[in-house]
Amino acid sequence: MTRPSDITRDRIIKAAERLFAERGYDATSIRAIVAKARVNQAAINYHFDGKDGLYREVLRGAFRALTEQQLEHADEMKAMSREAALAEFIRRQLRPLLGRDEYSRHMRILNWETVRPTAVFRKLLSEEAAPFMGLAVELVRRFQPEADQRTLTAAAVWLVGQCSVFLRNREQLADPPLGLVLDETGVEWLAQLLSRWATGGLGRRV
Amino acid sequence: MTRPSDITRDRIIKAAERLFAERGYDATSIRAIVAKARVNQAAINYHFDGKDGLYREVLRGAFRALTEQQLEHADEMKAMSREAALAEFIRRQLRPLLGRDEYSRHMRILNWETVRPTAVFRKLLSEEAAPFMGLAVELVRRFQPEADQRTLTAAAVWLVGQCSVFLRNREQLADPPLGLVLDETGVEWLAQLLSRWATGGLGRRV
DNA sequence: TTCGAATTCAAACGAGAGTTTGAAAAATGG
DNA sequence: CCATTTTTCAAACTCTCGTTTGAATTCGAA
Repeated sequence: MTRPSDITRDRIIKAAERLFAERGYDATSIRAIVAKARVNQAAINYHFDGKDGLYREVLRGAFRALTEQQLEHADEMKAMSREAALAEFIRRQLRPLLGRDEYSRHMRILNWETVRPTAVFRKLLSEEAAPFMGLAVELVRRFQPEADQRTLTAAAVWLVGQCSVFLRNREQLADPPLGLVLDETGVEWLAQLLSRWATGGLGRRV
Repeated sequence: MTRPSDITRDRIIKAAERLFAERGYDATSIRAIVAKARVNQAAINYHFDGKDGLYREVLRGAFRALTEQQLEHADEMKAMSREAALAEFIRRQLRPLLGRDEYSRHMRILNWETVRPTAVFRKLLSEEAAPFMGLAVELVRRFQPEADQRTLTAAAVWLVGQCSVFLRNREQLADPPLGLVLDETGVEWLAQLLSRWATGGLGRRV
């Protein structure tokens, strides 16, 4: 394997993943991608059938990697107490605040999608989001075992929303007038805070 | 007043407000605005010095209207119990889910900004967000009177985040596999749910 | 080595964006 | 009513975008 053409393909994917994660789909131009990947502009159309096709590929990769990683830890979380499992879930959700690793980029790409969902994403979501959200639903079910499905779904979304607001607005939160800086220790502090609040909220029975 | 040229100006503002709220800044073209407003394309540059200037004006209007409306109710909320005030705050945050009125549009415009903040917005935010967030901070302070400023800020953001995730992802939540439809009764149900969870979370002392 | 297919490349294309232009029209104030 | 300013208008301009083109090059198997 690793034919020469695969190298080009790979360079494009890697560059595109970084740029899409950083700026989103619309604000990332093909010219920026090929400049970063150091390949010819037409290569994107040749290998991926256009910008959409490339994006679909990046999106699939991010989605697959994330669901795999989440499902890996599903078993571990089952063995923990519900409070510890919740704390771990929140910590993982906040992880993109910490670094620029692959995991963070994948989360960031999916975060962009919740802003202005592309047709590609909507399809992907309806097909493969079930196990992802299912994890969150199972988690909140341990706090509210008698709740109906609709309530559990809302609770799962609620849980994700508490975290994503900090992901999405990180830079603005750091500016005045709020001045909420989320560096490494700040993220850990926040994770514990959110865990406590979420536990408190779900802890009381309906 | 109401000089003829003000009519053009007003038509542009109204049309732009609707389109910006619906699609966001990038996806709204000048040609779409002038078509809806039934004015000449150059009018935007004449009256507002370009698309940016028009957007600044719309943003200012939305921001001012919202903060005024929120601050109007600040006194009422002070008279309520902390639980009732929290519930009312959440209900107001979720209100854009209900209709297409002016208030909903303003919220929607600011929501777009949390996605990809323009320079205009960052400045506006740093200048005028203080009273807005201050309201939320005061609200959570009633639950956690001994907490420090940093914790209160995080709590206020946390509170807003719980609501905005439902605003932002409304359409996707309604689709399979979640199927969480937020019609009029659904919003009321959700508001009560969120109130209960938020109260529970903040209720416990740090 | 050689020939056909796969891949790379520079250049140009067409569509859509925001902005500018300069003349025409309307409104304003003396 | 006239002179001047303000406002409107259609058209063109410039820039960037994603895509296409067709030749040149490289690759891979016979």
